[in-house]
Amino acid sequence: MRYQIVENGIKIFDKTQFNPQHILECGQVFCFDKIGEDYIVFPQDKFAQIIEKNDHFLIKTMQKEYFIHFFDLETDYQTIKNSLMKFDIMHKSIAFGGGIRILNQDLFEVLISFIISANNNIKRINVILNNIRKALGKEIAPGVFSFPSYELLKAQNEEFFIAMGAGYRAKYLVKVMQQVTPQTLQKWRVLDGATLRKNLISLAGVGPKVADCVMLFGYHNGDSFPVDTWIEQMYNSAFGEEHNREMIRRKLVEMFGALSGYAQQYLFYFTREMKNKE
DNA sequence: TTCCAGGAGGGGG
DNA sequence: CCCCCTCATGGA
Repeated sequence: MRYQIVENGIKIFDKTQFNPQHILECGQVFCFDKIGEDYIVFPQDKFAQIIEKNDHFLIKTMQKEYFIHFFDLETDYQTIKNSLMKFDIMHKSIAFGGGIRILNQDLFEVLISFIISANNNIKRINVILNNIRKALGKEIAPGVFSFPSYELLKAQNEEFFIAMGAGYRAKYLVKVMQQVTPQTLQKWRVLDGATLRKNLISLAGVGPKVADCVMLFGYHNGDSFPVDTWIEQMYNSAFGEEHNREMIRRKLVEMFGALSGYAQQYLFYFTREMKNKE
């Protein structure tokens, strides 16, 4: 995709392939906020502000190379959308959220974030993660705190994560710090999908759905299809069936193949936004 | 008051 | 193996 590096950031001219609202609010990421008409994004200890101009978006940042990769700017999403448009079920979702891109997020941050996401709602997931950032992170912009280091998180006990609002997931967080390091997660990049998924599910607080989220949003594994309560409702209503989540996942991966994860994000965003507007 | 939110762990059959 | 229950928390 075409982008231009300028001295204060990155310019993107094709607004049909890049829409910060779609990208950030489609459920894949929690380290962002809307400030007036702009969005700010703060993965790990990085920071960017996204400003809409007349004929382009400006990603205002000092960490240009980081955010080129973060926003997956080298990938052509028009090709992906064209392939997915041959499925009728995708038409409305792509028309609605056509500016979605799958981010390249930090593995450890994604793992922790989605352990907290289990049986939770998005608003409160954000509250918990912001509590953790504020308690342990560094202030990287006025009022904005970085995601804490692994070492700092590992030093916390269950009471700390309960105080952050994590509830019964606090014990999972304490345990998973003992089970895996960011370095281990990096080494797992070379594994095949089945082995990687099995390894992730062996971690505390990680079941099939969270594993699929980590694989898609962290490892950028396109043939992962996270099936949550929204996708489950959408599927059973669209096809008039009552399948369990594992069956739904198999059928959707069979349908979309290597583009499963992309399809999932368009469908999830559309389904959830429609429901929220009622 | 009960139900639900980007589910997972654990026990019993 | 599958089925069922429980697990904090806060909003509707």
